[in-house]
Amino acid sequence: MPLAPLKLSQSLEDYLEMVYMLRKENGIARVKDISTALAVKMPSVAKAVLELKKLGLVTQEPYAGVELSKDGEKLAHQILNRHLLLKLFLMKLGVSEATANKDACSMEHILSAETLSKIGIFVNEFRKKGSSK
Amino acid sequence: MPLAPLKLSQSLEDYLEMVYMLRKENGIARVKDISTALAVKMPSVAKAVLELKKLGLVTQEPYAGVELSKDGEKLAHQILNRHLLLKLFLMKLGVSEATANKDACSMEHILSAETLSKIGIFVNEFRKKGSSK
DNA sequence: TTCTTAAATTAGCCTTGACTAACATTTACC
DNA sequence: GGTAAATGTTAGTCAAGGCTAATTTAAGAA
Repeated sequence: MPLAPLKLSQSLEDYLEMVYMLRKENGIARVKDISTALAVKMPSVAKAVLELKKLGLVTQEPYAGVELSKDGEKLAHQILNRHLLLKLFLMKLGVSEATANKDACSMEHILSAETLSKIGIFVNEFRKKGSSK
Repeated sequence: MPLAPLKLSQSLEDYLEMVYMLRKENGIARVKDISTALAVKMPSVAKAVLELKKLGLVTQEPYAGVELSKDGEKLAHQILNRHLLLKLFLMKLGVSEATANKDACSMEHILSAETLSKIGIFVNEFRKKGSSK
């Protein structure tokens, strides 16, 4: 159970999440694409990938794409789910998609489990009581 | 109009807000009390106060309490309002007071104006439609 | 008044996470 | 296959924001 005590920094969470998303979209997560997507330079990505490797969350052959380990996959999935929940939540409140996406990105790293859980409940209630969509 | 373009870091916002709160509660904001309240050491407070002085948000005589400038007062007030709005919002969702307080503290530094505005609307609607309290 | 203690400050260090510049490798095109 | 361009890596710098240790000032007790 190496996942329970693992607490990533905000920025590492962002990198891990982006690896996951790029692999989902493109089948591969290249340093260049990560750097573009997160608006940082390539050396910053390289450094972050090193960290994630040390933590056993990704693997990477030099000069090749970044792969997710079993643990990395699981964790990235959790993070992405949090992101999607928060984005949906904000949009229910009437926030525009672009802003919802941006703010979800910040919120996903800082909210406590309790708050996330209550937000989940709210989103579900909202769905049931049937808004327009 | 020196307030419009002024964008504090998260940590400076925390310090400024705490000065405001302590002065409200105790009449004086001492370095020691700020340090205790924010769970940092006194030298960190001293450094932050220096920054806030440079920005013209606080004044301070050596070895005395921290005072707020006109601008500092206004800004601190805004930050605290954001905090209170978010705390109330989370509690409406069913989050416990302690957690609401903690998460409001993190959220208050990162949310966009649009999201804050929508949250404000939600809280008001909620009040009208009359929940239990 | 003097001495002890608490509070505040200063100096200097450390980590995180970005950056640029320089170098290495791979890819792609001729 | 050889070379230009794109991609990846390494080395070293910087700023923010913490910290400890050492010093200075203020305050309170003997």
